Amino acid sequence: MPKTAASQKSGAMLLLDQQLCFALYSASLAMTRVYKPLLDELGLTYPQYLAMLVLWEQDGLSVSALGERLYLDSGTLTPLLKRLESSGLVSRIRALEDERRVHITLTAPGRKLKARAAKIPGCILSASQCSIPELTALTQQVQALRQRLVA
Amino acid sequence: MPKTAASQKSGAMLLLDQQLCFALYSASLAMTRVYKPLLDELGLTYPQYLAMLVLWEQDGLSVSALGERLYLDSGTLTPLLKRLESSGLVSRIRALEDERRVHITLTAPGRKLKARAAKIPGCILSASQCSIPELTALTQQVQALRQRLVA
DNA sequence: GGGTATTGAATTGTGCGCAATTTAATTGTG
DNA sequence: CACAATTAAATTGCGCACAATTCAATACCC
Repeated sequence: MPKTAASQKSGAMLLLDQQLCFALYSASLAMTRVYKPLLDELGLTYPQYLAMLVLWEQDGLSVSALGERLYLDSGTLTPLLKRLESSGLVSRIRALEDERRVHITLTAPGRKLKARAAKIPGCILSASQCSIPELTALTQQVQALRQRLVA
Repeated sequence: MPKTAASQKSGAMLLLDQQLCFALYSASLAMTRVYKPLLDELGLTYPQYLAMLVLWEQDGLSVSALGERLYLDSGTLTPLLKRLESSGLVSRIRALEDERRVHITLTAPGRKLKARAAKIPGCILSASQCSIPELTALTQQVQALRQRLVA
């Protein structure tokens, strides 16, 4: 029995959708693997590095503010931030004006680490073997997709 | 003291939102969240769903062959496949000709589940709010990036 | 054939992600 | 003021990812 046009189309759609999701999933994991040796030198994991990126931009954020930037919740961030604290890179201080909030502040070693991290983006760029415009365009497309998904 | 062009450039590169890696990371997690309610109905997690997709295409693969398709190793797959086995969807059978290998075979319920999974791609496609050509182009670019990263 | 090297899974331990719940602090309402 | 509702973190439990190690089976080499 020949397939109907509809079932073929849904079969093709099936493949396409799977390909994009799997492409994102596997590319993201591949990216993390490329970061690994670079971040090992700094004693950071990739999610910890992301948290440090945010804090290098804007210090003293609350856990939930950090979570909004990273699209992560307290169940993920609390233990991660405790590990950064025990590494001596951040302090976790309960806000005086609202003791439910915990503000994350860089320590001196945490601020100093930024300089050592400065070479990482260049390494990743060369590993990706992308031109800058290509990279910029792809980043914007993936960001746009994410925005549609979280909406 | 004014910043040099070089330090400004590397500082800008450390901005979270400019990073392709974070876009991929957060988009991939966002994608998984969209899948979650759909996969809950099937009793699968997203990585388990990926394994089932491969098996629906080609049944009876070894653990390592599955790992090559999914870019995952035995440390991830062995427990995942054991959970699929205890869900009754696959059998794990040691090969007679080489008893180091374990072949993963769909059970009747495992094969039947494919029909129930058929509606998922359409749901994801509509959640992504992408046109088909847009999706195709994006998928190819992300796949190409992954290939350059794993090389 | 015997000993070594290699291979394929499994195991162990760490760190995410995230749902669900808990705890504590604050806000809002009568 | 009392008290319910809301909010912010923390906690608990499960399932990945992955490095490192272990174990068993096979392949290789003399």
